[in-house]
Amino acid sequence: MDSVTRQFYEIPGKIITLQSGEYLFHEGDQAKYFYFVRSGKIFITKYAESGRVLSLRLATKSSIIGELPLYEENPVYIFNAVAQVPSEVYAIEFPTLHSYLEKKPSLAISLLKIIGQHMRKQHSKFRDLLLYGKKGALYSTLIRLANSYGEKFDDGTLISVPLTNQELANYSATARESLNRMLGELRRQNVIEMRDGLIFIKNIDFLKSEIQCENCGKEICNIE
Amino acid sequence: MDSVTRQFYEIPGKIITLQSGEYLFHEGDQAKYFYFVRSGKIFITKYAESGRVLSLRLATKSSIIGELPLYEENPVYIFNAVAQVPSEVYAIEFPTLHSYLEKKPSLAISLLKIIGQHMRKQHSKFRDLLLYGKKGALYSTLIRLANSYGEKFDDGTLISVPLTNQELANYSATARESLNRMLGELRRQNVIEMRDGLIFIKNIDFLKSEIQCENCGKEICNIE
DNA sequence: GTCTGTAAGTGAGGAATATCACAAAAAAAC
DNA sequence: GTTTTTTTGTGATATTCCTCACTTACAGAC
Repeated sequence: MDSVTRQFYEIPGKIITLQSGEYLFHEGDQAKYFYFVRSGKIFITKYAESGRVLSLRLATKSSIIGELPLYEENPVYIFNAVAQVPSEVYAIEFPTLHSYLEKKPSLAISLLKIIGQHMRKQHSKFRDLLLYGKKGALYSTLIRLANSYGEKFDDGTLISVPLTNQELANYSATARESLNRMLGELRRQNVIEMRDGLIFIKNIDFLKSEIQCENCGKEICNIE
Repeated sequence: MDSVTRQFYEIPGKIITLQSGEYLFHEGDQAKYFYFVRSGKIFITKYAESGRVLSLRLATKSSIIGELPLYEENPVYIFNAVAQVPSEVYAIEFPTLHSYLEKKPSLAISLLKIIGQHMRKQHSKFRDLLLYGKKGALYSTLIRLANSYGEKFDDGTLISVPLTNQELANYSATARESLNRMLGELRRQNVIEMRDGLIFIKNIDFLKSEIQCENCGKEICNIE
């Protein structure tokens, strides 16, 4: 357990268990808790009225969730958090966290670092999407997935998370059909292949060069 | 002077004066300072190799700038900061800020609040762009400009910042011609009009409804 | 005033992406 | 193993947006 993780567990809170598909919170819900993921995988998403879904993160062990409304007067979650697999989170009430942050500067600084990193992740994704279109969004997502959940092999990296085309499309705000065609093109270009329903990246450098990857490091370029 | 502003000025630093068009820093520069804007207006932008420019913020009095690399081992600015009009900033060296943050929890909490707000701004813009396309990006930018630099009149809101079509296009990662056409359409729809080269918004509710604005409040929905 | 440079506006064509409508394949349920 | 449901793949077409090429309008220099 790293020192930051320990810092959070020293704060009184409770453990919440989630089953696959179960929601931790919905957007619009009153926000009471700050969450720290103990195990599992949790989708962070946002819904459009049109029915489209925008996926933002796939949080895992040691990720923080629900931190955004921390200092709002009328805190409300702006995203949905739903377990992809059975998961456990540690829930800390906002007032409790507030008082610990006031007492322990090192905790506040840890949180500053984490939120600063989130900010950088968000910015780099913003860049990829705005400057390189839907392909940029997909390539960026694949690279991030590989950094977060990739298993290295001699000939490439296996993204060990099973995702449907629709789920992957949600990360790029792309139509499923468009995403499918882009994946097909990558397959034909010998950049990726499917292995047991998972995406295996054979040429990640291609993806990186297409979006002029700035090699910002795995602590930034991930999907957590 | 509000209490947060005072907190920053208590930290030793220096005042830097910028002329119109002068850069405070370029992306890729080694990052040494955290900046607090005293006066003026400062564009925060990012360049693509293709030559395209992505504008992210138009910072003004009391905005913080250059905070992202604060806790990195090898800190580098990831954006450009360039003065739109003559401006003054207060520059604090990272190590100095670090030591103050460690000593004063209230300062760390203030910074947490500010960065949390930046995060929310970024997310809401992300949403507007991804879910509502280029029009979403433009409408979002216009609403934010109105919230930050709008002068209220009986019949609408005047965006008091002179921006060229190109500059406005950069905020939406749009081609200048496309932006021009979108503005023309808004003019024909009687949503905006030009007054002395500035944009006057006659029907901001139209813009808000088109992007299903969540009315997140001016402290979030702004361009600072 | 004229000249000159910058910004705004616009048409035409093309690339990227979405939408609709299915068929094929795979996975899950029974 | 069969049925049912979900997921994937693909063509046709529509829409959005970009690029190129150019004209017009405006502002500052001389």
